[in-house]
Amino acid sequence: MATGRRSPTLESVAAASGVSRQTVSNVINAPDRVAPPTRARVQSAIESLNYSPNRMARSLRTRASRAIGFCVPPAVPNRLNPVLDRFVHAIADAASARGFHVLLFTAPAGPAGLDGYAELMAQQAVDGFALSETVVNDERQAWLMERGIPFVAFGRTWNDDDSGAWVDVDGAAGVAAAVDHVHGLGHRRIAFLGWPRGSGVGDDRLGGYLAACERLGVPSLVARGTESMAEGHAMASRLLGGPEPPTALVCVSDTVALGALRAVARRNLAPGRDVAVVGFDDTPFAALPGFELTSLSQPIEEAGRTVVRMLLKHLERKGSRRGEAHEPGEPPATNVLLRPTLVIRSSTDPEASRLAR
Amino acid sequence: MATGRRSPTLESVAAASGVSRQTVSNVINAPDRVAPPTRARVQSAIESLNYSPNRMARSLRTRASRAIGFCVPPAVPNRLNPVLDRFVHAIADAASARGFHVLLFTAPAGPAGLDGYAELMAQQAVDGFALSETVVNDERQAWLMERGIPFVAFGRTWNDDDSGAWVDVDGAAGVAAAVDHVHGLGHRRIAFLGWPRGSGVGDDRLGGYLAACERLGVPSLVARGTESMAEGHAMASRLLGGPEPPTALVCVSDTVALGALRAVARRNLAPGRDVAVVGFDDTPFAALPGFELTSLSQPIEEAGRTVVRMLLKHLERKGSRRGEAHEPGEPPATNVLLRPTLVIRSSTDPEASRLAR
DNA sequence: ACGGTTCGTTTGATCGTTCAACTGTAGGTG
DNA sequence: CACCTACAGTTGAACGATCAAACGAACCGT
Repeated sequence: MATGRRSPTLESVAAASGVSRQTVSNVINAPDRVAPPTRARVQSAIESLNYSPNRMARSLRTRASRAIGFCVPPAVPNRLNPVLDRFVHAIADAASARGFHVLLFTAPAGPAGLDGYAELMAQQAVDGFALSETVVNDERQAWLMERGIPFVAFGRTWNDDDSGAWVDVDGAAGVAAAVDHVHGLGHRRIAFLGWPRGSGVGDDRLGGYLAACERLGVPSLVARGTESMAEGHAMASRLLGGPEPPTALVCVSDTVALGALRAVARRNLAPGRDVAVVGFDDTPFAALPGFELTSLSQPIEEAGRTVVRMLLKHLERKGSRRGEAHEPGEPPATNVLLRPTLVIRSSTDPEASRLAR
Repeated sequence: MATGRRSPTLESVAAASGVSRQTVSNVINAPDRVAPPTRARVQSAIESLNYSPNRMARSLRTRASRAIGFCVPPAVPNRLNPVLDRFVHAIADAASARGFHVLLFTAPAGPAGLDGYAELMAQQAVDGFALSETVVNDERQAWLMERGIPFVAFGRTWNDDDSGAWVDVDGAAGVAAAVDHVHGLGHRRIAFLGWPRGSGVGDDRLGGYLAACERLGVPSLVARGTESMAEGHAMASRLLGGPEPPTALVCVSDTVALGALRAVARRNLAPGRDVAVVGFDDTPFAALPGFELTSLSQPIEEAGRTVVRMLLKHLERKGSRRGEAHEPGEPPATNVLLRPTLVIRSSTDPEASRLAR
């Protein structure tokens, strides 16, 4: 039985079109070097044989795997990650548009997991990495940098020495826009429900709140708690029971905001009418009827595309070895800050839901 | 400048330990063929040089990429996919434990996306595929089967001709367990809030409900609506306003169940006390205070591990070409049904939350 | 002493592609 | 006419691993 006919190779395409290997290779990689008639002949042979080049052979020769490594962070039970699957989809999409693949792998957190990155490079399985979920004092950036391993992070380098390229969402600007929004609706006592000190993301968002309050000349009022609905509820209850209760609650996340919403409802106050509540992330259930939570939507897809674009640009530059330098100057901006957009729903503006539909 | 020292190769390890290429290769792939003293010498050379084999070269020679392709389904806006990131993490984890990688790619839905699968095989970029989100009349299975491309699906083949291996969660058994649970709590009028006819997953879950009702000798009462909180709310309101209102609502998903919960609350009935509500998926917010939704938790991680295990077994069998057949009989069970577990919270049993903590 | 088997190791060929150097032809320039 | 350049295409070598066959030595039984 003639099981498993092999895929066509350069050689078979060459034979079919009466030219040599290299000419077929040129048709694929540098079509302008081949005379148009020949090119057409080879092209049709490629199509009729349904040829596509063997990636392994190509990578072996060129020392480039045309793949990007991405370490999937462990799924934390009972905490939804509103970002991950969108980001993963975005980088996979952007990569394939440029002929790259995304290689997934898992690694233990902390320094123990770093070997995984090095091994993939040593195996020539990937050309570089996309990082996500960067934290304060993340070891990965410096470690990769030292070894000259290309990478781009989704999430700032929160360390002092900001080394390495990153793309991030401007949480401060987002929260400031939220404060402006509720201020514009007439609110003057605007509180911020945040995370404990020391998380890069949380401090960034808090910073935007403080700056906006100062700019608008309204007092600031900050509560802190962990990322949970229960804490959101507790923080909101405490503030609403205080002497001069806030009329707007700007929250560091949708989860916290949902807790706050429940606290508002429990006091028989109408969200949006009596107390405005704003979340962050625009998670799927922010839009659910019954919540209708105004929230900041992160441009995750754009972030993914940008990460890939920057990484590939970096790889190109590395790839061109000999000859004069690619660009005389230093590399262009290695950091990109994207602005989240405020999605207004009835938790701040009861008119909003009617208008949206 | 001596930039970019190359990674060590078999040859360099061989030179360092005074043996030939092939011996080093044997130390890695078939250590028992090498005399212990030699093996030790080579091993130490491998470690001191920090050698790891070039995957591309190996794949080129062996015609096996040791990678599994996975097509990331597009993220549907405003609908959370409680399964995807857990599943992706699980397959990546299980694959790396066996020296395999997971290669992500995206493809348009429907027949247009099939080329992507074929191309990856032609490029020798992957050895096979893990599928997810199988639907009724999914073209992919038959198409891959025809071409002899190895795959295992997470999700049944809902077509008539059940071709191809799959792993799935037994939705019928899960829902039946939920019905048993509320029946055991004394409920006799138990309704099912389901999806429109024709979705494989939805019909499976409904089937479990009907079977359990018949077995227990209680009447069945079915409502159907699309996957949304609003529809869940509508269905529950309709039933609760009927002549003989149910006292238990078993729902096809957590989203529908959340709508039902709100409908219960709006009628000033206490969930768990007056009306029991059960969801499906055990999404993160089922556990949130304020919902405390009893739900069926899918063993996604186990499903991912099983998919990978079955796929690799299939690949091994394919890989061993010559010689007598690997196993004389037909392949063992190509389908695996995993049972979801019922997580009991106060939406059915008010005591539950106290006990759990 | 001889052929046979086993064990440990080496050697040459090969996977499919790209790189670098080369060949031959045509056209332009002094 | 000699020379240089540009163009179109070919050829051998290389990337780093594994496969298949061969090798020498030791051991064995007759």
